[in-house]
Amino acid sequence: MSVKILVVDDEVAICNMLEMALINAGYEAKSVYNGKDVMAALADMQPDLVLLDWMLPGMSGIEVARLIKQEPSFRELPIIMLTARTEEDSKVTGLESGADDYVTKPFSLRELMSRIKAVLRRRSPTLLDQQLVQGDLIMDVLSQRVIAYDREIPLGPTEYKLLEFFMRNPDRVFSREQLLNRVWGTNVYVEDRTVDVHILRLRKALKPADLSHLIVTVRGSGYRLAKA
Amino acid sequence: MSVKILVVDDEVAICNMLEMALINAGYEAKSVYNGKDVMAALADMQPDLVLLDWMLPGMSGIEVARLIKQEPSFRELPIIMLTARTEEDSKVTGLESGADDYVTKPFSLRELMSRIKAVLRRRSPTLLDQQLVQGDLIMDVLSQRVIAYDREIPLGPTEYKLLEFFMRNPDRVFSREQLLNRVWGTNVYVEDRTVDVHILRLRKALKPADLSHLIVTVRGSGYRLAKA
DNA sequence: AGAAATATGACAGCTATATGACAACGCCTT
DNA sequence: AAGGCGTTGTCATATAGCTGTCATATTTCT
Repeated sequence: MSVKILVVDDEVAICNMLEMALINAGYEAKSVYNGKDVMAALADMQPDLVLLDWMLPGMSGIEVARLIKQEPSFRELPIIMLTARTEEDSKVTGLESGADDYVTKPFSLRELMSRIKAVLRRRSPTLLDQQLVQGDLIMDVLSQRVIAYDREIPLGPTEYKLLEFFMRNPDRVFSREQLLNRVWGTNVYVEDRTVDVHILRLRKALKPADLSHLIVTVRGSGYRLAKA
Repeated sequence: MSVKILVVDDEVAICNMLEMALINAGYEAKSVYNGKDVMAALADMQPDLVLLDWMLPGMSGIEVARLIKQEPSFRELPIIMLTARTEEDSKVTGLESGADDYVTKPFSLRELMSRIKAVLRRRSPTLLDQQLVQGDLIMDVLSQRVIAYDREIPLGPTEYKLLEFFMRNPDRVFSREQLLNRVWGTNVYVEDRTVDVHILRLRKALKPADLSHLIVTVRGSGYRLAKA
């Protein structure tokens, strides 16, 4: 579960391009193509940042920004405005309406990426250079490595995601179905029992550090990560 | 034993979507696709809330709601109506027929979820609690653990469910039959005496914490949890 | 004491989970 | 394009843990 970014732009091509670039940069990305789907998407995806086009059919980017900031639970959500205008006044309006930064089209991906990083660093520093710590386990999200007692624990991609999810939700029991939804992603059809196997693999990987007991089976319910 | 929600909608896709979202939110979810299966599903699953589509093939949602409310044991069961109509009169009819709330399609998942929470909070506040406390006993529902004096008390699945039920209904006496119905679930055919055995096991588990006296035998009636 | 209800220990069957093996797949490198 | 490497999902099988029932002991009430 990495940093999630919601793209709001009516041009599908741009959305696709951005999505690809963002995913490439290690983010999780999703797009909506008009203002009225934004709130639903926010609730659904719970993004950590929004890229918001200035010009949207039906509802302007500013209106959308205001709408977002109006919702208490999203007041803190950082917004970066994308706009074709270069006029000073639009910049002012944009920032006034609650945007955290402002990128003019055409922009270089490089610039966009660094602005995203800057905004994230300013608004939610923990997301970027976050180290997840549970007891003796340290997960470095940026380098995607897991360390215990100064030794790296090699993990396959799925085991890594599984452990990350557990470390972000320690001590709570999750059913196999919940794990499939939240680690594998929705609309993935996989056997429930597959979770068992990956739990096994995760435990095996943790074994050399003698930490396999951290993954606790809750019979009849699922699994949880033992809190330190 | 988490919060259980029954979805009644003839569109399988919507049911699946809802189920997934609900499970993701930590509920237990199940769907039926027409009105005539509802009563059986109620008896089988004993849900804590019903999401009921207004338009159903054969039997309207209102009829189903009436049917549910007509059954004494389900009179208290909260119902949220899902409907495409926005007219005021349908809302009135819906609420008159016994629905507790009313969500118009298309709805955002976020809205639906918050309405579910609201209804649950209103109708069965204890269900939402994440920590149940009775005297020195603490039950953490999310991690499915029971703690007394900083020490974890290991419980088997049935003992856990049994204790959870008692902690949600403290000080009240339940007959063996009632316990079987509410802890084991209906249409489970089990000997009455089996309850005794699980009470014994629960007491044994509580013994190390010297709390086995919390489970009180009410001769001729059943058992109850001693209030702190 | 005698009857009725409950407590307790043992156990056989069953269910859920753990584990090892494997074939398919995707991704490099060649 | 082919071959190698690591990863993934599924299955079959092994294990472990739980469940319900019974027989018997103990308690409680009349």
